[in-house]
Amino acid sequence: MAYNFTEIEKKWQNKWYSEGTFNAQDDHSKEKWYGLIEFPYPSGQGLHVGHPRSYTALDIIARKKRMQGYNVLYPIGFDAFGLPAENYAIKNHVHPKITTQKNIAHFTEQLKALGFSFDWSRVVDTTDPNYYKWTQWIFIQLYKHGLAYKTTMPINFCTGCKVGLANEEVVNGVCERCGSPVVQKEKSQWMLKITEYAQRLIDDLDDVDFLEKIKIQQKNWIGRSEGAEVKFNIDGTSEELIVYTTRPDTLFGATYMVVAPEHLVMETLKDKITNIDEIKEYQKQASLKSDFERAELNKDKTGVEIKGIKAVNPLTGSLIPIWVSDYVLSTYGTGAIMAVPAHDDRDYAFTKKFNLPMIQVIESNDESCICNIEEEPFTDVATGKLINSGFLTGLSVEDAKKSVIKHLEENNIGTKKINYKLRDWVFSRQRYWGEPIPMIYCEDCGWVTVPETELPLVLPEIEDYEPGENGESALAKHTEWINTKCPHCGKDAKRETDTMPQWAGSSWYFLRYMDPHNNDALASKESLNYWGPVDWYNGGMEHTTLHLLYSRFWHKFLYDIGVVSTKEPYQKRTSHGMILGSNGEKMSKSKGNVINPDDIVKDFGADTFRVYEMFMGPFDQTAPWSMESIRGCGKFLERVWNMQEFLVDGDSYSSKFEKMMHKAIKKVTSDIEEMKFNTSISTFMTMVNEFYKEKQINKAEFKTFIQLLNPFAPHMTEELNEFLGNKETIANTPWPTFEESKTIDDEIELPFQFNGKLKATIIIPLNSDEQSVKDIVHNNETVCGLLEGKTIIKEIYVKNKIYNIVVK
RNA sequence: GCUGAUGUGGCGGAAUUGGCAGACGCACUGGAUUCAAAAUCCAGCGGGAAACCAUGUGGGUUCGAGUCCCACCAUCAGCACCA
Repeated sequence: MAYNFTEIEKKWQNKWYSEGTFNAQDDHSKEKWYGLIEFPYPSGQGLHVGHPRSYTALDIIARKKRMQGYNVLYPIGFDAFGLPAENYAIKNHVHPKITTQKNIAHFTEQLKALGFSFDWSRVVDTTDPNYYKWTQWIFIQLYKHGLAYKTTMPINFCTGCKVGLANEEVVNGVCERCGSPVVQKEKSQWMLKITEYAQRLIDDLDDVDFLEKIKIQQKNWIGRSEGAEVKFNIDGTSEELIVYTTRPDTLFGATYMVVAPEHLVMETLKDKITNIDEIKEYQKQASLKSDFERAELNKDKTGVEIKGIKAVNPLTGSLIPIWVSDYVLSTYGTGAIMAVPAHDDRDYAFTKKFNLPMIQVIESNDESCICNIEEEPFTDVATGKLINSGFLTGLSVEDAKKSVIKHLEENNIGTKKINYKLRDWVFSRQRYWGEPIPMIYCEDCGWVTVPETELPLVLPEIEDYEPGENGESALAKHTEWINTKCPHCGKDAKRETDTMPQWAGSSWYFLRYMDPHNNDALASKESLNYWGPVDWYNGGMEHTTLHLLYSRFWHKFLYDIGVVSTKEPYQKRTSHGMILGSNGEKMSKSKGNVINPDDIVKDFGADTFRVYEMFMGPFDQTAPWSMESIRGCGKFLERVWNMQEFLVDGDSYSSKFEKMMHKAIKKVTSDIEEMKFNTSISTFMTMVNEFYKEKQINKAEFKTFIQLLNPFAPHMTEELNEFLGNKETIANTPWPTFEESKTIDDEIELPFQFNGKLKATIIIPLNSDEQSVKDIVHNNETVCGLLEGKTIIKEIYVKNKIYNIVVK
């Protein structure tokens, strides 16, 4: 009897989704489990085969948790604001709202065809005013707490299209669409003070269960460093240059200084600078370069000495030159550095190019080190010892740091300082398809928030989505929308025309799932307390820095103002590997290696698709697609289906299969928890092979088998469950349990080694003591043969593992 | 350049974390079934005649190394001078 997956899968999907089989229950007395996947952006291309990898993995875990008795929340939604919909609208004159609705409908259909156990009654759509009402509400709270502010920031500006561009749209310094050069244009933008949370974003990682590489990446991104700020006086003036350094111990070796091209000192002291024209020219060149070009062209260092002024080394009192160079960034530290060429790679390269002086102040403790600073800088902190450094001479690097900071602070020439690479979050977009920022500008009152009672501030439906003049948002053209009254004083005022970035809606969506239809709050206090935090969040590594950090930041803020009750939003975070094309390259239209999930479902069925994606390799690693392998997974499921043919009665496991059943339950239960889905599936395959060998499986064994397999292949197992005469849906049956004692074999095959090389295996009872094994070994024929004429030096027995004889 | 990951049969990958390398699947080969083919079922499948040799390469530790240590090579991903 052939398995008709098309018909059977449809049958169960209709039943599940019409009856709400997987909807989370409102019963807050039960123990909860909240599993989360990153909600998709509903692109016009439809679902990618990469999406189901993550969704199936957590679907398996969610289904198992349900069977284990948890009240499970496994929701789905759509992150639907964003550039592609807007660009499509500009090109084809279809409102983004329409394409978004269409794409969401298509995604929904595709997701349902894969049989995920999502709670479809809680779907969230970030473009729905009932949703973004609360995104706007959070922004207002951030503003009220001083965490949102306006400042001038450069944007990428296309000189052809006259619009602001995302980094992604700038390719090799030119606009992706029209090819015109992209320049940096200063614009007043809304910013969020994520830097205020930098330390807490590091510290609280200790309390959560994220993959170690994810924690490392978050920490590196935040980039905390400890060092000192040091004041250098500029000779003959009352001005000073303040630098940040992580190596204050090398201060005696500072032979010159470098400032960023944007540094103000060149403006302040322009009258004293003798080569001001040359400096101005260098600044001009630097400003023309985009960030991209600076990065590209930085292989070779450039710079100009600022003549006419000199700085004073605060410890040695010697006069040192000041240079300007774009290898120093205005956005990090103070925009000025002290250069210690003997002990820093970049300063060293700059020194070699411009032939500047160098003083060695650290040498190695390690006698064997042939360290010659004429050939390369010495940067090893661990073995370093101070030389040529006055009161620091002889100290280790660590001690010298402490000592010099103490000296700097006592003499008021510097302080200890902690710096972060993390920068504040640029929150404005000059775009139409995003949440309007709920702010009003009044000539008299300044920036005023839209009253909370007037939320949502609905995005007006317009026809012309093209950005306005000078890179303004398309909204800037709609004076009827912009012009309003100041909520404070009632005078004429104007609305903010920038919109929020796509990151906004995705920074809190997991909270909305807890209570998605609430009109009075982003979610009720009660549901937030019950469902929070997310127990397990899986997503791509590409989101471990920005999205993960932004949403942790918002959550911490919401914690501070009493909205949520936990410091961290996600208890556990894992990530999945990418699915590549069958040629081992990233799937892309241009390479012609894209696999369409619809075709796979049509040809093989959803269960085969799911099993294949879980079987293809370790979950957290990239894996290439293979049409041959997926066929094998289909064959496996056919074999499962055909086991009906040799089904016999039986209320308990037969003695032949009892051990196998208990072992399998144990293995699959722990494998799922560890995301080792591929080895679970090979366990299933081995079991099927065993049943085929005996041409027999009894009802008890079959029941357990399909329960274990159900999270992986839910449709076929439901059908088989019905075939077994069970009325209740398998998803509501309790997860099989095992007895530890029945997973252990009484006898084991002990490997026997001779000088560390395997020579035989011997059957012994489990947990045999050394003497009894020794007796068996020495009576073994093979062993006796090997021992002939040899002297035994040593015998090693590791219980249940190995027996090794070393001879001469 | 820096950081992180990976490297095991023809291919995707297992290996209780230092104890029988190659589970399971794909591909391939042979057999059964069939008028025939497909499908299905059964068997074989790292190399070598064998002793033995094999987990990117070269060393090391150990009774014993895919697993630990040192050096190197290759591939992939991310970052871009972070003082």
